[in-house]
Amino acid sequence: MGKAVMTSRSESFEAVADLFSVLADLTRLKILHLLEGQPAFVSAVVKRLKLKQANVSKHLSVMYDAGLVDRERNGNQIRYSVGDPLVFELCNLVCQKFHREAQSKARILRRSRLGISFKTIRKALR
Amino acid sequence: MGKAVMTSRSESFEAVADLFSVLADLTRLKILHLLEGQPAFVSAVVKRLKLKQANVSKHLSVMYDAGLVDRERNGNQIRYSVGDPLVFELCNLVCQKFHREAQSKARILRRSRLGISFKTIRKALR
DNA sequence: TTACAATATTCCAAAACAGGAATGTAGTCA
DNA sequence: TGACTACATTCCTGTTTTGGAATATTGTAA
Repeated sequence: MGKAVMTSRSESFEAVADLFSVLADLTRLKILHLLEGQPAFVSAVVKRLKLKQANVSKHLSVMYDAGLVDRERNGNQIRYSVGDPLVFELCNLVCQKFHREAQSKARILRRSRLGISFKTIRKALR
Repeated sequence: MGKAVMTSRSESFEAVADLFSVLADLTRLKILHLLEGQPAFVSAVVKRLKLKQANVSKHLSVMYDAGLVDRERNGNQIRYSVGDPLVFELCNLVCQKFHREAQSKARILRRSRLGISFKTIRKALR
C-alpha cells in the first residue's frame, strides 16, 4: 500500500485500487460508520463493536495510513475521527446503486404476477 | 460474494464491502478503463492489456456477477460493456481526493521554502 | 522510579485471492 | 459430422489479508 506520488496512469490506478481495498472490509466499514456519528477513542470502538483491541487498532492504522481518518492524542487515549467525508460519498453512491437494483427487481417481480414469462424475469434479473 | 437481499444493517455493509473489493484490483480497474472508451470482446481486452485469456475471463466474470459490466453474445464472441456508470463516479471521487492531497502537499512544500519549520511541515504532511 | 492503563506492533495460523496451465463448453464453418 | 475459434471453468500455487495472542510502546499517577 505505497503512498508514492502519482506519475503514470498505472500508478494512479494502483492508488485507487489501494483505497478501495481499504474500504473493502466489513469491520472497517463498521468502524467508519461508528465514527461518522462522532469521534471516538480506540477503547470506545472496541466496546461498541465488541472487537479485540489489537484488531481495532490495526484497522484504524490502515485507515489512518490511507488518509481516511484523523487521530488526536488526548492524554493516554487517542481519539479517531473521519478525516475525509469522501468515505461517505462513496458508500452512499454504492448504496444508491443497491437501491436502484432492488427497486428494479421488485418492479419485475410485481410485473411477473401480471403474466410475464419466467424466462423474461430471469433475464431481467441477470 | 453473496447477492442476498439486504435486510440488516450489517448485511448491507457486507454488500458494500463486497462491491469495493471488486474495485480493489488493479487489473479490473484497467479493464474497466478500457471498457469506458467502448465495449470490447474478451479477445480485444486480452490483446490490449497483454493479459492471459483465462485471467481476463475471470475478472470479467467477477465484475459481471457484481453488476458492474453487461455482456452480450455476438456469434462466437462476447462483448462486454460498462453496465453502471457508478464505477466511474466512484473512481473520480477517489481521484479527486488524491488531487486535493497532492495540491495541499505542494502548497506546504512551497511554503516551506518561505521559512516554515520542518516540524510544521511534517505534521501537515501527516 | 514503579505500577498501571491505553494503544501499537509482532508473530502466527487460517482463509481469501490472483494468476498460470490445462481442460471444458459453446458457437461457427466446411 | 469434424476442425477451429472464443470464452469459461477447474485445479494448483504463491501471495496477501484477517484476527487472535503475546509483546512492546507511550503516557499517567503515585
